[in-house]
Amino acid sequence: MTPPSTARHVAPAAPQIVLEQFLPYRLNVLATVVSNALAQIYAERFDLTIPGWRIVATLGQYGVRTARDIATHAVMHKSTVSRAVSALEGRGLVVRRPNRDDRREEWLELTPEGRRIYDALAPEALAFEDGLVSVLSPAEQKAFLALVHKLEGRARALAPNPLAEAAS
Amino acid sequence: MTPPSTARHVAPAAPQIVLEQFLPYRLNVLATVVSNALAQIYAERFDLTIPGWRIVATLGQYGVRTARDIATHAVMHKSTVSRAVSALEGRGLVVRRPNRDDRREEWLELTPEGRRIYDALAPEALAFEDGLVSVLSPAEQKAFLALVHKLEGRARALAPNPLAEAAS
DNA sequence: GCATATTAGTTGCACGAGCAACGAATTCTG
DNA sequence: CAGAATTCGTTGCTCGTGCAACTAATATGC
Repeated sequence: MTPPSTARHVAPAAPQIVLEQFLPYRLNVLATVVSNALAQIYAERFDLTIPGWRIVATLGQYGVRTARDIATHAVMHKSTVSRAVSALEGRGLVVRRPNRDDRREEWLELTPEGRRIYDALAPEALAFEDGLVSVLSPAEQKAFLALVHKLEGRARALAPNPLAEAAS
Repeated sequence: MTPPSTARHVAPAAPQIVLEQFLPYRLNVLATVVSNALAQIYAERFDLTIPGWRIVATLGQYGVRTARDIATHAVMHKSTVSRAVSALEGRGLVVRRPNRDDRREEWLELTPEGRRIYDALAPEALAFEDGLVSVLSPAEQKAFLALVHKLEGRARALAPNPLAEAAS
């Protein structure tokens, strides 16, 4: 587990990046672990993928949105959203309605069945979040969310990726 | 862009999850945007994948590690690390050395060429991080990192995923 | 000491997801 | 008003990545 003392190449005395403190690395690790833990709820018990879960959650909150709205909001590729919507539609959880004012896009909304799943899922997701942030004081929780928002705005400005260009 | 006023189904008056404040969602969005922005550096200019970049960064800091160490530390699947190591080895950036005390595992380290890439990459990655956190005060930066660590520890405890079980 | 269980790493398989090209609809421009 | 450019969404292609089964090596237990 420890490198041999006879190693000809040793770690530099002053590593240029300390991963334990390198924010992009830490954010990815944290997001991955949190995501995996949360997936236990929506994947195993409701058979939803990450994109599927995000679509259900977005429509659950907003009622009616377009695929583009969801993609922009959640920083997902439009093809990812397209396929996930098709899957949800096939399962009878989402319906499309044409927008007569702009027939390129479609309004998406949950079916009663989709709403039922959302209603069952939401309290559990919130309970999970509560359990997660319970290691922080209320003040810390509030501060953390504010800092996340600040960083997200900054990161979207730095990202040349079209996925990140539009605001939420 | 706004749902029609004649919609038969409207958003509930009190949505159960507010995605703008739902931490797992916000963390994933933030990590994705940051990751995409950082990838501009290591992907386009050094042709590294995310796993490849993580392996180079880990070996750059620690000198010698096993594939398992890297996978655990970065919450990556061992097959992901295995293939990324093979690719880096093929490009002459990483070498393997057998561990005579336990011949199941192998020590990994950067070649001089791999070290050159790390040395070129590290300052740019740190500059990117500086640009990212520049929207926070030094005190906020420190506080944010501490809260990330707290949450990561908690999330790893909540995650039943074997990838997240071991500590860093 | 030998059978069993565990661990490090690899690989076949399948699937999720990004890219790019496309069709359809709308908007911009001169 | 006509042609060019843009936008929404879909789909073929490719590839990264997780899962599970496997080999080889080591640790455990009777």
